[in-house]
Amino acid sequence: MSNSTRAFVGMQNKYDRVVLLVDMDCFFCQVEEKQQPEYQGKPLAVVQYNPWRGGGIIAVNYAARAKGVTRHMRGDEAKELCHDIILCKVPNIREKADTSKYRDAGKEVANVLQRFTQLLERASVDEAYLDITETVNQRVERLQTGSFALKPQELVNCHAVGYENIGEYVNKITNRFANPYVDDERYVLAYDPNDLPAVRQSDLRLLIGACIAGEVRAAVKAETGYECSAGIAHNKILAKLAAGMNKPNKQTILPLSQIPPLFDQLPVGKIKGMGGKFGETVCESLGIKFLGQVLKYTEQDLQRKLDEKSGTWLHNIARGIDLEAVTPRFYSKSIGCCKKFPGRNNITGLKTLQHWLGELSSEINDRLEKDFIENNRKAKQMVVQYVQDIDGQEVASSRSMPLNQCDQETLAKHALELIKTNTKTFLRAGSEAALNNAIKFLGISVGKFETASSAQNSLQTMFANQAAKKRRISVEECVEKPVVEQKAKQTEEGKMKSFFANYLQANKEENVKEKLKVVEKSAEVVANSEAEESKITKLAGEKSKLNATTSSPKKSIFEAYKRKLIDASVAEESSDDKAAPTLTPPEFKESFFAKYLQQQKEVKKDVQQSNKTSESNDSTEMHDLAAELDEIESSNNNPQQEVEALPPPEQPSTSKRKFEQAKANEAATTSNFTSTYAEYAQPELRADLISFVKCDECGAQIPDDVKALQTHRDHHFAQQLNRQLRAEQREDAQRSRLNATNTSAASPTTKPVHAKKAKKASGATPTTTSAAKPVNSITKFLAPKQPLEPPPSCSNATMELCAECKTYVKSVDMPEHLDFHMAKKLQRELNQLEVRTIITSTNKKATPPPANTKLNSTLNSSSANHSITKFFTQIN
DNA sequence: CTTGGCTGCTTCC
DNA sequence: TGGAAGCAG
Repeated sequence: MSNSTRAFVGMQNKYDRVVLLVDMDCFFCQVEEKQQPEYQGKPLAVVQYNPWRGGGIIAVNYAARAKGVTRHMRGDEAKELCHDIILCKVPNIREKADTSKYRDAGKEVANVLQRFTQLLERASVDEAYLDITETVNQRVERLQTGSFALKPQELVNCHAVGYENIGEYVNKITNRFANPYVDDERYVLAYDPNDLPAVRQSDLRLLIGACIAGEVRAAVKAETGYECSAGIAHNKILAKLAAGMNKPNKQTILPLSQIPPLFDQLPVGKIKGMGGKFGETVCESLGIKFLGQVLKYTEQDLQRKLDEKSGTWLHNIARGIDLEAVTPRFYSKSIGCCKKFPGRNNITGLKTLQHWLGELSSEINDRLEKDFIENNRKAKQMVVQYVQDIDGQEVASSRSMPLNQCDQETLAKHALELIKTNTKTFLRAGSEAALNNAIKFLGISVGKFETASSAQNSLQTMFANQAAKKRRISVEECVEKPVVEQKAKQTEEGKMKSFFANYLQANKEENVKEKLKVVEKSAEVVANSEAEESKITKLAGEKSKLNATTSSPKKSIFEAYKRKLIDASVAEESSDDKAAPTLTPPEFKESFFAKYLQQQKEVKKDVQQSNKTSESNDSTEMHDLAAELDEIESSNNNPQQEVEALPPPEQPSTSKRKFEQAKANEAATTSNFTSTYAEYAQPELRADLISFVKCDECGAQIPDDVKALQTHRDHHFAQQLNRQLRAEQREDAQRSRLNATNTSAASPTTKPVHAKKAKKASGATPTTTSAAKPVNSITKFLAPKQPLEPPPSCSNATMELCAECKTYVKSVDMPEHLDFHMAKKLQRELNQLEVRTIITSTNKKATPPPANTKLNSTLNSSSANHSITKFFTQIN
């Protein structure tokens, strides 16, 4: 599972995939800003502790970059360029830099990302690849059935390489709907005929990918507070390249057609993997500077000048082809840490060596414990790396050994053994303590992970380990003790919080679905059944409730109902209700939220009454749940959007709240820098991205993946612990849980009886419900085909009659043709609705937040406005 | 003590 | 497979 090497997709899929690279903007700085809200908006850099010249800068935020501060500078240099820069020192634990804060934050982000795809590959602490091909496929299909529509607000802060703005790009796609063959001549010249279907779909698929990217980034922002940039393309290399082209807080599509012109001017070193020695070799041996120049060489040329593998790789890369698969990987393959001991810091004594091995081992051990909790795996190998000074020469070595125990003492002991046995003369002659060869560098890493026996419950282990950790640390550094404890606590707290956030969210969705059933039953609107899903989807955005008032691309009874619910609470909300949560008066939010909960309860009653046939069990559960939810709600866990606008209230002062307050404060104060800093509107979260299973224990909707289920089980287990179950009972529960897990991986409970039920429940999720309904809607949408004579001019291709426009279309192009009609249909509906979209918000009366200025200027610049409006909202 | 440093990975051979 | 090198941030 973890030792999967590089995987590739077939050449035939080179344009089929949609790959996202999400890259956190100056991540370490953001982490510091979140932790110290008063820093927000101010120039800031993170320095690695180092007394010399103010420390080495490892991250610079954009306010500081504007002043010319860069990485590789010393703190003092940064101060010269930017006198008011804030320099955050990365915390020092065990006399070395401790980056766990950033790792935790990175994981927090990755947890959000993971909801969007199974194919998530974490590339580093702050970067991840997402293969979203499947979701894009689904949406393309749904676009055709009308259960999905592109939303302009999802393209905020979105760029497309080679286009002035995203509107132009959309415009191009729109035009192609009308004339599918407009680009064919160029295509035929530039692409293999076999690739044409994929090439024709490319832009639309990337655009949909961009929408998903927008959702992903919005989710990350909403749930973690962090901003990121993203690249959208057909493969990893291109996605990575694209992501770097517009930053921060922006996303960039790299369209197929723009690759050649881009590469013509693109320095070879900009491609991932070519920034170093290899890239230089390429440039030198080919005598080139730009990637596009590689095209002059045949694959054989390249293989000759480089090597077989690199030659082929480069040959493809120069054509924008990268077949490397997004390999699911959440955790790194190895865990390690190291430290340099330059000059006089050389380790010359045995005791010193032991000390540092102990420190490194301690860090490894801590991280292994955490890793074990989260990933249930154990390292089976240890590697110790070291650089010795041998006769004035630096000699690097690394030695490894199998590992059974990973406690600090074992690690340190084995590391020392390894060094000892691999050094000719370890101790200086006649000495018990002096090393013969001074050590200039030490590193320990562990890897070769194997899944631990699942009999060991993660939570239980965690408690045990945390107790052990406290003991250890109190021995070592009394000063550090409270810090570490607090850190651990925060992590757990954060875990729970995010869990509750999901839990809440999921249940709202559940309620919304119930609500939907009631509404639809009474309304008896058959025509709307097809769109049930998208409605659910939209409602999933209840968490970001305000967005719901922003735009609703489809009109329906349900939509109207939802609107009524909202309007009831938003009497005072005027027409300038764009996606700017910070503008909304707090009192509205509070009252709204209260009402919302109230509504939920009422709907639940409705459900109970109308669903006499259904098991009362569920509704009872729901009822209990509601009470629980109320409790959770009242004790602070408001979704962020609602809290954001609150003025500093008298609330429990958790770290999260602090952060949110700070966000609110930030909104009030606009510095020079932030005024030019583009915010993005928050698209609604779309539940159709995730399939859920229902937890029989609590009724919650759990994302249908192993990790989420485990987390959820842990939650229940934790509750049991809180009720002070005895240790034996714990073990029993564990065993039965294990059994349940083995019999049905999807079953979230310990009750084997319910395993099937759970599966059924998952089958009832939106994703599957849609399977049946769209069929109806399609057949409805397409009137019976009439066997008319195809026009003679096209007699050599298989033609079909389009029921909508009564014209003949090539069979192969029918899907796209239907897209066209669907787009038109949506436009009509939208117009009836007179949606208040972001675009229409130009006629702003109230002062818009600086955040949206950029958006408006982008989307409204004449051509953009025109095209997007055309595509999404114009009357046909 | 350094000052184009340091660290943490992955991949190559 | 171990160990070294390379890459990236």
